[in-house]
Amino acid sequence: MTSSGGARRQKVTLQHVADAAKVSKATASLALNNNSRISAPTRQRVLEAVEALGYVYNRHAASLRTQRSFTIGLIIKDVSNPFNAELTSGAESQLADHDYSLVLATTDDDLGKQSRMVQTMLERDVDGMILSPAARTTIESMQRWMQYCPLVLLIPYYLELAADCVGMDDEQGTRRAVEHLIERGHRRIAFVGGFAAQATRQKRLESYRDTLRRHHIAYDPALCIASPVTRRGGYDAIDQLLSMSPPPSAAYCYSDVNAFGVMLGLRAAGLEAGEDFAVIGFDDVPEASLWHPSLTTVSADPRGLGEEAAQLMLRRIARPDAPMKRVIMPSRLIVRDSTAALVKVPR
Amino acid sequence: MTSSGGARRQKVTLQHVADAAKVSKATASLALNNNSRISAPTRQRVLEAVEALGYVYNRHAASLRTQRSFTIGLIIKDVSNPFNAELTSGAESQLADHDYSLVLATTDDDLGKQSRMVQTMLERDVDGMILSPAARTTIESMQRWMQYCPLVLLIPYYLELAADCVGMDDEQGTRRAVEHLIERGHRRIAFVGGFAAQATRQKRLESYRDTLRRHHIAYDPALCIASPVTRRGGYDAIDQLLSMSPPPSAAYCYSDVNAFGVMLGLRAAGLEAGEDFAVIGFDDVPEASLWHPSLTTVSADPRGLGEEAAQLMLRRIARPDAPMKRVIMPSRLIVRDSTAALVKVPR
DNA sequence: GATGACTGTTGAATCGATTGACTCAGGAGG
DNA sequence: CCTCCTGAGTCAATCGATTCAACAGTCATC
Repeated sequence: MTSSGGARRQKVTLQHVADAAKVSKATASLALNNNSRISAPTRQRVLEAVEALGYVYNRHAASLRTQRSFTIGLIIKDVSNPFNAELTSGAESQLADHDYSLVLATTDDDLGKQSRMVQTMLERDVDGMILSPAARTTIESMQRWMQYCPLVLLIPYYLELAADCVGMDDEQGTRRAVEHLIERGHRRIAFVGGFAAQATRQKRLESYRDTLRRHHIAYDPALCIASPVTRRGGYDAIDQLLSMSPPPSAAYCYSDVNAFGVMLGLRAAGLEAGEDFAVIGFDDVPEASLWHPSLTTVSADPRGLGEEAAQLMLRRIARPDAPMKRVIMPSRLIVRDSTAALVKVPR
Repeated sequence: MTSSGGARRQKVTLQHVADAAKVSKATASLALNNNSRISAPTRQRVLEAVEALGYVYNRHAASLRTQRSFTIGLIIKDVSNPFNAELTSGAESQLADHDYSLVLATTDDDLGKQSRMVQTMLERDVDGMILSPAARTTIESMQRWMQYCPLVLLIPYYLELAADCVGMDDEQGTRRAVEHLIERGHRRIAFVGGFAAQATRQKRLESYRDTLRRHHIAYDPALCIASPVTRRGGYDAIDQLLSMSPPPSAAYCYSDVNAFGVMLGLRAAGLEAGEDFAVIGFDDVPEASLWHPSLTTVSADPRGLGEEAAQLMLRRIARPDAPMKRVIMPSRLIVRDSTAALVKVPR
């Protein structure tokens, strides 16, 4: 029956510290900010008083005055997805290293929730927002937000917007993956996962079609299956694909999780990825190398993406008028066992 | 070469809104807070002015005055781990529903980093902290932090501390898992994953030993392998275990990720989980049911844990003197294929 | 001995919203 | 007619740190 609160401490302010150190509030403030106008002994006295009184700096008061909050908002669709979890982790650690805090908000890819979240970020006077925009977010709304604070986009395809952005090289990654399959003899190559409204998927789909065209392979829309970015999504898609005639002999997947689902679906159908059917993923999540067979995939380094986004933001804050920067993280094709065999029945 | 910043908007304050609505600042404030002293038409005028001017509420100013920030700190070891990612997701969405924001900080299980993170949380004047304490965190330090704001612990084993807490029922979950293996005929049962300093692991290990004892099975410390909570950790552990003579015939794993590693290691050694060796995990992450063979595991509902922690915090804020509450989330054993077969060579 | 330069410190205004005390007009009651 | 309410608003102090302008000393320079 104890109260969990415990006795709340009487608040200690800078004034108390100043009194204890026998200086003015102004001096105490300057001392804490390592201002060179304050002499060493005085600074020392102030620091001792801070220690003795258990003073806790109040950032709200400081922010009010300085108009800087040392806070960055991260607005993504969903943290539970491992890609985003890694990205968040990268951004957080990078920001923490520079004394910034991360306020996290998720939108569930919903425009209404997104605008509420942006609103609370602005109310908290964040120094910047790192945003993975929900599907159908308009350029105008983002432009509006940028009037309040800098924006770093986690997608590199809004070129009309003068915002810093980071993203994968979807085009090159896709081309390499599809060409790898073509070299292995595949001609009917499925594209699995993601939804049409996702700009990243659009880019990859475009590059997929383009690569096929270059190699004189007809594009068959029936081979492109939209699905949630989950194992289940991949599992259901392969089920559908295998019932076609002729079925594809390979699948390029929107993400590794989809690819895992495809592999599980193949096994359920008595086929083995890498032998009877080729599978490529995208992301190179840690388990890709541990699966059996190991998964050929396009490496995406989500943590690096998060770190890069944080760095862009820090740079923008330091130099608000620097030219806009767009970082495309190179993608590498990691060839493993899931695309090992040459196609069995070349057509 | 465009500057990414765009023209920063001239700040609109409550005073501007008041002027535009031809009322005083006080009235504008009361109107926005839906205070009943303000008449409907006046409130309406204020809201119109807000809209027209694009006014953004400044929470720092409000927090300074009201001593409430509507911010909760979440301090965990690492977001990239899927369990924590789910937990974070649950906490965030629950808090967002109540207009609280989540400030995220990670400690990498390092005491120094943890205390710096706590410090910035206090400086931000959070209304509460949800903490998964780093290994070796002292009761005294947590007690100190509780003088500044309420604390909810993500571990239910610090009973000396009058803090609300949530956690899994590790004891019951472990007992059920181990008994399930014993019923299947196993006698040499390994315990895989986690490190000795983790209080949760200590609890599970204790319960594992206790269950063995009750069933008159000797405890063999060589069967308990500490390892990182990763697939790799499980993979390496099983490698070591299989080289023993006699080797164990089953493994109870600290977490699903460890269990997946164990299964991959078994396959690499030419054994199949569920047939030649039994594997049980803990957490029931989404992929547990999709693996092949599907994984028997103790269901842990990390998202539910995060939601519960958030709710405890909201309750504590609403009623600071409520009696301390300890929530143990029930754990269920989900029996799947990885423990299907009876033991092959009963000893 | 007046002037200037420099160092170290301080007073007071300021950031933007909240809120207890107060005003004021109009109506009810005596 | 006077008092007392009540409802609708307003005044001004306040939260806690920052920072500009001012100031008192000290020392060197002309």
